[in-house]
Formats: sequence, structure tokens, C-alpha cells
Amino acid sequence: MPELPEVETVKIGLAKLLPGKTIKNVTWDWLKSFPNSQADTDSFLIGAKIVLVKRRAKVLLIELSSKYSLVIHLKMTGQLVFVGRERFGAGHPSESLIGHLPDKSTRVTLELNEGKLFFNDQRKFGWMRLIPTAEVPSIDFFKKIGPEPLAASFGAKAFAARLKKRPNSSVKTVLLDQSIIAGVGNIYADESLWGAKIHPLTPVRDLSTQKINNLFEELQYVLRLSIEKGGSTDRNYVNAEGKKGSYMSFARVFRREGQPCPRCGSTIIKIRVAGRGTHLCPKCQRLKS
DNA sequence: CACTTGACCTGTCCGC
DNA sequence: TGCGGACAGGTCAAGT
Repeated sequence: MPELPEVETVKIGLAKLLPGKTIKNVTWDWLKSFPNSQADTDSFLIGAKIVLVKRRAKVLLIELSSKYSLVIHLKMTGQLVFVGRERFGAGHPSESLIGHLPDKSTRVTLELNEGKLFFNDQRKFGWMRLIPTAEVPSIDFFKKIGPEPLAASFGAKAFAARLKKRPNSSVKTVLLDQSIIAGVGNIYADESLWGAKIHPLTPVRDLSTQKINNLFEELQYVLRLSIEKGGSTDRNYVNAEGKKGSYMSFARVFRREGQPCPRCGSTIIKIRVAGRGTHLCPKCQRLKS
């Protein structure tokens, strides 16, 4: 699922549902989804109370009273869905995802004193790790992660300076590089480049200050809009309550190849950049202008 | 170094 | 209907 807006949406939901609840038991069916020792799990997960839910980059952090944290990366198809005790009763709408949980994509189940938290992940790329809270910032994943694009302290000047660390790379490749900027993935890279009228293959060195400023504005705009819409559901993504996000109906180019550009009416095309499907308007986003 | 490709997995869709 | 291949929101490791 999950780029910054999707993970942020899950975080907002879990932050309302989880703090104060106690973890009673954990079960898992795929070691790579939950690569923790039985000893750590017994000592620092079972019986711990959930204190706080946070997000950094595309990662969720659930802080526990045991001074350990659950650190969760949803990768492509991960879901973190809370089902309250009342939801287990008969008569719940059968079309609702949460009526079906656990299902065959469920990798980890956390039983709480009230309700259950399911970590589902069809493709098994995601993971949930139990780590001492003090050590979380120094794990390999976070050591190399860039700044948060929506942080109040992060502005267009800092954005430009970070992009320019990779002058010869295409701008889309750099947007997707988590060590440059945290949280941007394929959807919001394409959407923000369309907004700023920049071809995804443009080398960073060819971008004017004005263009970089436009890109920063557009990136913040699409990320904020998507959080407001509860993220993008293309296939698997759901929030903490099992509900889909609606940003895809606001998308201008992503997965809209063959449709008219909402700005100029030209037909949106799809190419491949950095190994990823890339959507753009060939008229609005020219390589040389 | 910087950039590309393959690997990690399952599921779906599309063409033959 | 079946089968093979391409592709999918993300990161790593290994190759060039």
C-alpha cells in the first residue's frame, strides 16, 4: 500500500484505537513477517501496554510500556487493521473486510485486552519487529532515511539542497530515494511531477530554482490532500478500521494512461523510470522546454 | 561511485 | 478454461 499518506492515515486511526490497551497474546504464521525471538516476545510484548503510536517515513511505531516498540513496515501490500470485540459478533456486514479477519493474508495477530490487531500482508514483503525504543532511531532503516517532507522545519531551500545531492539522476529517481526525502513513493512522485510540469526523466541539474520550488509545493499539496482523503486505495490498502482511501479518484495521472490530461486534454502515457511504471502528460511534461 | 537489475512473494489481468 | 508472462503502492543486494 503505503506511501506517507497511507501510513499516516493508519497512524491516525491506530492512535485513536490502541493507546491504553494491553497485549495479551501474539501469533504469527510467517517468520519473515515477525522476525523476533520468543524470549523477547514473552518478556517485552506479552503483558505490555500500548503507550503511543507514531510514524516516521513509511514506518509505523507502536511504543509499549515495556520500553520496547513494534516497528512496522507495510511495504507493498501490508495492512494493520484493528477489530474491536464488538465486531466479532454475528450480524456484521459480510462485505466488510473486518468481518473476514483473520484471512489467508494475515501474518501476525495481536490479541489485546479489548479487540485484536491484524497485520495482513499478501506479498509478505512487510515486517513487524520488536525493538528497544531507545534503539529504534539507530536501526539500519532509519539511519539512512531523509527528512519528513511535511515537517514544519523543512522548506523549499532544504528540499532543493537535498535534491541537488544527486545532480545527474532523474528527478523521479531522486524523489523515490528515501535517503533524500522520506515517504514519497510511486503515486505521489508521479502526481507531484505532473503538478509541477516536470518530466520524470529530467536530470536534477536541469531543474531551475523555480521548478524545484514548484515541485516542493506540489509534493506537499498532494501529500496533504491524500492524507485528507484517507490515502490511495489502488488494490489492497485499507486504514486501521479496514476502510479504503479515496485519493485515487483525485489522481491526475497515476494509473490514468490513455485518459485525457485534466490540464491540457492530451492523452496520458505510461513509461518506465527507475524500474517503476511512470505516468505523465507528454505535452505538459516535456524533457526539454 | 552511480545506476540498473534481480530478488523477495502472492495475486490478478491480459493475450494466446 | 488453461497457461505463460507482465505487472503491482517498497526496499535490498548484487551486478555493471
